[in-house]
Amino acid sequence: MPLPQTETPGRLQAELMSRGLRMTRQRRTILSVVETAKQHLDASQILRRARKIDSHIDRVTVYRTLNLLKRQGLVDELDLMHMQGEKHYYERRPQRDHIHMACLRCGKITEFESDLFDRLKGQIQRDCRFSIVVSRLEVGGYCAQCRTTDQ
Amino acid sequence: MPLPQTETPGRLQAELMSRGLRMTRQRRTILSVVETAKQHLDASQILRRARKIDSHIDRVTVYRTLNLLKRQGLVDELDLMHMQGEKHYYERRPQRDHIHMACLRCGKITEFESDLFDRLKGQIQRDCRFSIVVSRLEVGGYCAQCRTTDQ
DNA sequence: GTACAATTGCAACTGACTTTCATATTGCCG
DNA sequence: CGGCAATATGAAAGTCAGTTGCAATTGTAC
Repeated sequence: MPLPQTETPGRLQAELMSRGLRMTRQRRTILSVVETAKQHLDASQILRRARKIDSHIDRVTVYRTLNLLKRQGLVDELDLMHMQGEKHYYERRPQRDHIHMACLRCGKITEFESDLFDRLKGQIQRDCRFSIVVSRLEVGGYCAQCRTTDQ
Repeated sequence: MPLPQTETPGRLQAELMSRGLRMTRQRRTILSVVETAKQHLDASQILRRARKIDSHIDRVTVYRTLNLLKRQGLVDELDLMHMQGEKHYYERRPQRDHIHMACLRCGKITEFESDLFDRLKGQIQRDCRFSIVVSRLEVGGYCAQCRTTDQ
């Protein structure tokens, strides 16, 4: 479940500022939470962590900041097959897209990069003359452990 | 009131009955709506159409029936990149999975089947030893028209 | 036909997210 | 350094999709 976090800290902040967006205390806090997350977090988890750093952050500000990051293409929104309710999860947009696999039994989320996935997206762009902005491949099923374990 | 498609029960109805599930008036109606849909419908659209056939169907019954169909693997739930709010869309599960492309400008949804997609899923099952139950590849971007048209 | 578990409808509830609007803050200008 | 317009924030209320509890009804097996 650990994410490949090969990013420099403060990168999100630098990116936002270079685009002429205002850097507030709250945004800095939320950005640092998103940036240092070792797993996929939903909005309320991000809020909780942000409040540990700065207790006066509102829920609304978290939602607004996540929307901003989404619009800027700096984070991706995931559904993770709606395993727990309808919440969304967020992760920094990686250099290379990956697939999310959600185990329907243990709930584990696994990521997988694949050359075939990259080629498939290339095919879509070419054959459908469709210019891809964002893509999401989520798979639900049973992980190696769960499909070989009883009960 | 007798229902329209009683003489030739649709595949969904036959499938549910063969699995020993009860066939109620309401389910028959909802099934026929899902079965004859020419586009992706959300729960409230399904309700509205079901009520045209049988005005006494409750919203809750639609949700419960859709959940049943999902659990039985007879319909797939789509997000279509959350183009309009957080609603979900439904479609009968096809023989062969396809990709959904959502144009971020005109909102058009296009479907695309691809051998590469099938191979990618095979790779996931093999390389990750992950047994796929359901998969969803959604792509947001710009369709051929929208990316070549001004404004 | 009867029994009885499954299904339905209603109303109230939940949870995630958004809007409104008055107040506060930021980044820029001189 | 202020001044200040544009932007962001927080609190409360609102929206929207979907769910739950429960009494009444219905489908199916006998």
